[in-house]
Amino acid sequence: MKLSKTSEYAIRILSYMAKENNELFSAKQLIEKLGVSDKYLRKLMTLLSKVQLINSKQGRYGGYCFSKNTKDIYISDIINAVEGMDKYLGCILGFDDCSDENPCSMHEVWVETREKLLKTFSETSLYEISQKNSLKI
Amino acid sequence: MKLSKTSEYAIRILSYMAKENNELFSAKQLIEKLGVSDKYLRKLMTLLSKVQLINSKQGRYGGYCFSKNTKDIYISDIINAVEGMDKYLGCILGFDDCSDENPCSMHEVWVETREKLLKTFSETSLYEISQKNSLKI
DNA sequence: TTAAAATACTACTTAATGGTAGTATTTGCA
DNA sequence: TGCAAATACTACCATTAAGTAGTATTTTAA
Repeated sequence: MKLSKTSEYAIRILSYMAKENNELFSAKQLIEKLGVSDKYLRKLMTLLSKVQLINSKQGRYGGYCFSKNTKDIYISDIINAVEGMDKYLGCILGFDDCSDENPCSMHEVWVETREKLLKTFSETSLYEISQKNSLKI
Repeated sequence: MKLSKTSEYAIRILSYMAKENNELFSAKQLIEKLGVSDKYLRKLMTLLSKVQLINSKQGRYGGYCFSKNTKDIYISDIINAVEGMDKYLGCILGFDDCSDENPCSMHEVWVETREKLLKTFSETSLYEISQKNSLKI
């Protein structure tokens, strides 16, 4: 499994925000803490606010905050917003029409692993990982 | 999970070869059956022969054949040859120094899924998938 | 009402992957 | 020995993801 770098950053940023649990975060603050470049982080935050995972407020005393409880934001939501989750759930050999009825030669072998993958992403919430005792941000 | 397109093709080509079980395959023959472009397939086959998954023979009556029993060629070998397997086995959040002792916040959640992934790729042989009753090539 | 401090937008640059074109080399047999 | 039929090599083009730069807009408080 390899998420896009942008997905990695999105999860890192949002899990940091979940851990800190502030009312509002400025881009400046996040950039300092997370070591992401200014423009790159801002572009990403704008995307995340467009898909309503966070809210943004422009102007003086503006910033970013969660739009809902972190218990209701799953890793799959974040991946979906940034790069689309679908590609991780398709046929491992790239056949568009691969299914139980019309399987590719790896279908049977792959199905179970794919389910595990989906389960991991769609059942892990930001809140859950924010509770972990990790030194990394 | 999303393999590179080149890995997808490599597995498709090699599993076709394993299924047919000929002595020798020409590029022309594979191109026709698999609908891959001429140059792209040839480049890929040259790579696969460089890493000794297959042997190639130039000149008249040349072509490609397996260099060993398909029971001894695993999906992970193919992925490794084409794009490297390592990236699929690192930290899901991209931390280079993520480990059990120094975990990222998703480490615990991810470890089990990653193991499953590794197991699937490193224990599934070309022979195994060539025995499946798939109509796709 | 204006200046300061924040985010948003548009457009470009760079790097990696996917894909193509043309030429060179190898091999075997008439 | 030279031609036909195969793969190998080198170099380029196209597309997508990653990252950067500069300008515009929004908001608030003095």
